[in-house]
Amino acid sequence: MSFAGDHPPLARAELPDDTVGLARYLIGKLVVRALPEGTVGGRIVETEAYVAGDAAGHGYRGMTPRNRSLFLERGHAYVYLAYGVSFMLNVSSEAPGIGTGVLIRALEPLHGIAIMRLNRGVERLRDLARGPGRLAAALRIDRSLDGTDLCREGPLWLASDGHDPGAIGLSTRIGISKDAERPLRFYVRENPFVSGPAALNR
DNA sequence: AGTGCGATTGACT
DNA sequence: GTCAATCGCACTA
Repeated sequence: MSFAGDHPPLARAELPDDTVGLARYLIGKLVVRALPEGTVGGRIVETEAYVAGDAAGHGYRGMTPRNRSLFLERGHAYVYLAYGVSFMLNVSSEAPGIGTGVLIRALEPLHGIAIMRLNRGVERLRDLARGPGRLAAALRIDRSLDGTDLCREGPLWLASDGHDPGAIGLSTRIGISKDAERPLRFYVRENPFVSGPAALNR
C-alpha cells in the first residue's frame, strides 16, 4: 500500500468540537499532502489554539474575505500569508459560523522527505517543517488550498497512524502580542522537530 | 486613498 | 543576539 492509502482521512465526527481540545487532539496525528511528484507527510508535533474571544485570533473581528475559511465547520483548512512571506496552515474548529481554529506549527517529516527537501531548499531534516512557514513550504501549501476539507482525501488531509506522541507540554503561544499570556500552545516535549525557544519546549 | 502592522524566516554582527 | 524583507489586509478618514 501507499502512504496515502495507508492513512485515510480522519472522520470529522472524531474531531473534538472545541478549539483547545482539537489543538491537543491533533498532536501526534498526520498531515498528508498529495503532490504531482508523490505524497508527502509528517507527524504534528506542535499546535496552537485560537479560541473564541481571543484578540490574537483572526476571527476576532468577524468574517472577512481573507478569513472566511476559519468560519467553516471544523476540519477545514484556513491558509493565509503571514508577513508577506510565509503561509500558515490552520484547521478550522467548532461549529459553522464560529471563527476559531488551530495553527499547525511543526511537523516531524515522515514521508516524501526528498520532495520536502526540494520544496524547502535545505537538507537538514530537523529544519524541513520546524515552524509554520517552513511547514507550509515543505508541503507546498498556499492560498489555493484555503478552504480544503481536511476530512476528505484530496490535495491535503489529516490522518492517524495510531502512534502515541508521548508527553505533551502546554505553553504560551509564539509570536503574538495580544492575549500572549494564555497557555494555548501544545507540543511534544523534548522533541527536536518542535519550533520555538527551548525554554518553552520542556 | 493612505497607513501601520503582523500567528515568520533567514541572513548577518 | 539583531534586523530587514515583503504584502495583504484592516482600520482611519
